[in-house]
Amino acid sequence: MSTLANPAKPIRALSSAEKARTPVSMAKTDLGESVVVSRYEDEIWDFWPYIPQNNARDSEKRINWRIEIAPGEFLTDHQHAPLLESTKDFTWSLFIDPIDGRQRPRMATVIAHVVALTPLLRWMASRGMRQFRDIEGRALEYVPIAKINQRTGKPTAKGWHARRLIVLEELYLQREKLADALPTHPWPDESGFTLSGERAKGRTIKTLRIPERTVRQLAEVAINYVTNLAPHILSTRDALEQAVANKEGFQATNIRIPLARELGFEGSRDLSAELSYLRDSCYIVIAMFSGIRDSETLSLKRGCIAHDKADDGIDLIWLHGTIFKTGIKPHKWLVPPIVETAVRVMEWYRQPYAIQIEEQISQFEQQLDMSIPGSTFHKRQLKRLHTARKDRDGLFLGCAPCVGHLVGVLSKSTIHRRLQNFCPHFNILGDDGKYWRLSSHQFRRTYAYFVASAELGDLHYLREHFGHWSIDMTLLYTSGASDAYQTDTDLLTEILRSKTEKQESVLHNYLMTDAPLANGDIMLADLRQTIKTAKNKQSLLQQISSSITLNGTGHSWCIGNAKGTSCGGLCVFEADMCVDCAYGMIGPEHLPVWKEIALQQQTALDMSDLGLPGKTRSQRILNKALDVIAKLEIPQ
DNA sequence: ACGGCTCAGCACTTGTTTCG
DNA sequence: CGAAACAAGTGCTGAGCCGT
Repeated sequence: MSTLANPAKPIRALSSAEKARTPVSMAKTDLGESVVVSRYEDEIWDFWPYIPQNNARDSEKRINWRIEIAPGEFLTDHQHAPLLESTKDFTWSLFIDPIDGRQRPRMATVIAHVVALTPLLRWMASRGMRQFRDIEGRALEYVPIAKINQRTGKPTAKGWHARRLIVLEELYLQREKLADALPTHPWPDESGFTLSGERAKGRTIKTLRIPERTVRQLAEVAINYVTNLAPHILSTRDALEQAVANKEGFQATNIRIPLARELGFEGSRDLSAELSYLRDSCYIVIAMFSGIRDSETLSLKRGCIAHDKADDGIDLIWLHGTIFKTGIKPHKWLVPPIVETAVRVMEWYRQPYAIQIEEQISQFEQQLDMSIPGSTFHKRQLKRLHTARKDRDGLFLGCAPCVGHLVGVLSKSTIHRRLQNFCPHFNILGDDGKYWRLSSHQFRRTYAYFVASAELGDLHYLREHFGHWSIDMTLLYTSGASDAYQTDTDLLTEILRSKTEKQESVLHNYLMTDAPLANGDIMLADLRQTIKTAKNKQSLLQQISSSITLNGTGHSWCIGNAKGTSCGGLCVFEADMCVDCAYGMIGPEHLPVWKEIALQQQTALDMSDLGLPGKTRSQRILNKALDVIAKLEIPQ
């Protein structure tokens, strides 16, 4: 990766000519030579060499200084030259000479600062201010302006007001490093946060968890594509491709369409739509059953699946990838077999694109050889070469129709749009009866919830896919990997959080209501009473919840195992043990299970060939089950 | 062989989660 | 808790595929 020379002189000490030629971003060629990508004087500061994320687009990796600061007027216009220079100075200073006490920001953050600064520039233009120092004494006028969303005229989203105001404070903090800045604090007795009235407290997680019913529908569709439809769709694609090789125009069309119809599709268009849904399904399966983030999914490469044997001989499947949050680190995730299937399908899916991208790479290499270093063409092809090389092993390859058919890893906005379209197309609904609005991060939360459910033993759906975690994988995760790949401990934290939440809600039902109990009433009676009279019920509930560990057996909740007391977990196999156990709780949610148990034992008893010991056992279990059912069915 | 349509990127903005 | 990083959303564009 490229490095920037740390200038010996601070920005304000540079002459205009010196400053103009200063590189702000650089890249390396194959020969190891550094090539300047952007200079201070450029209209666009392109930071592509510094932002590795595959899921970000080029446009998110650069600053375009041609900001429209008034209708028809741009920051790059001649009359705004001083303001442009001040803005560039400030922006560049944030990176090259960070605010005292702060770490050097990532380039993406620097770009975000410019975004937050834009409304200020517009306001300044509208007031005829040409320099930041003109703001002095008038900063408070800007406060209400900064609260308004420029596009809609409505108040800005939470956090943005503060973010826009904080930029002014930073203009003050950097004052000694800049020729033009805020000489005095914009609001001496306040901070951007207090001014905006947006305290950072009380943050809650907003990303929705996909409801169970919706997950089931989604999983059904996606798994069907990945396991059943994939071979047909992909082999048809390949067959068509082969049949039209070396043919063009209508000749190709005349072959393609009848063949597609012959193979069970409505036409060529239908086939490509199905191909896209197949790709969406792979994305969904991978995200849903591995819990990885969007940026991580899109950075997956071919061959990212590895097998491994646990000590007890269980086959483990690892998904290898990269985590970008706070630096680029190789990571691995434990995944169920369906994820491997989806990766294999994508490896097939990407093959034609892989061939194309290799062709593009050699084309770029040739063009680079023949062009003049430093020319715009040379720069552009250098960038395309770097990008293509980075993407050449990518799993989620696609093709951009409007940029010269460049092949590369799909962007997050494409994935996002495709996900939004997925539920309506397959008629997948949320609990409110409307189409579920799917987005990429929901999968992470949903995954954590389902894994927690699997661990608590009350997972109803998709058990075989989430259950792979239940064999106490926590140990495997934390005891660490021996290879270069780290495990994703954040995901583990997420799962634990989900588990705690679930446990709390289970206890909530037991303690806050008078739901009938078949067992556990003695243990809970006191607690129920305490809770009823407690002032702060919620915090008491949390306190109780954090002091015990629930284990789901399917037919009861067991709080005994963790303490090494009671049955030691045998109740998982011998349901009737829980009925009298001091550490068991049996409530309304277990009623169907107990009915099933009763039915089974009755059937067993009806069979004549059951020996006496067997009969005794069945009778014992049946009696207890009937007892449980009777208690749970008492009208409240 | 031509008009409609689709799909993915671009540009810009807002929103959310996690790090130190 | 503030800063940083990551994610989502939307109008627009246009190349070129698709199918009559």
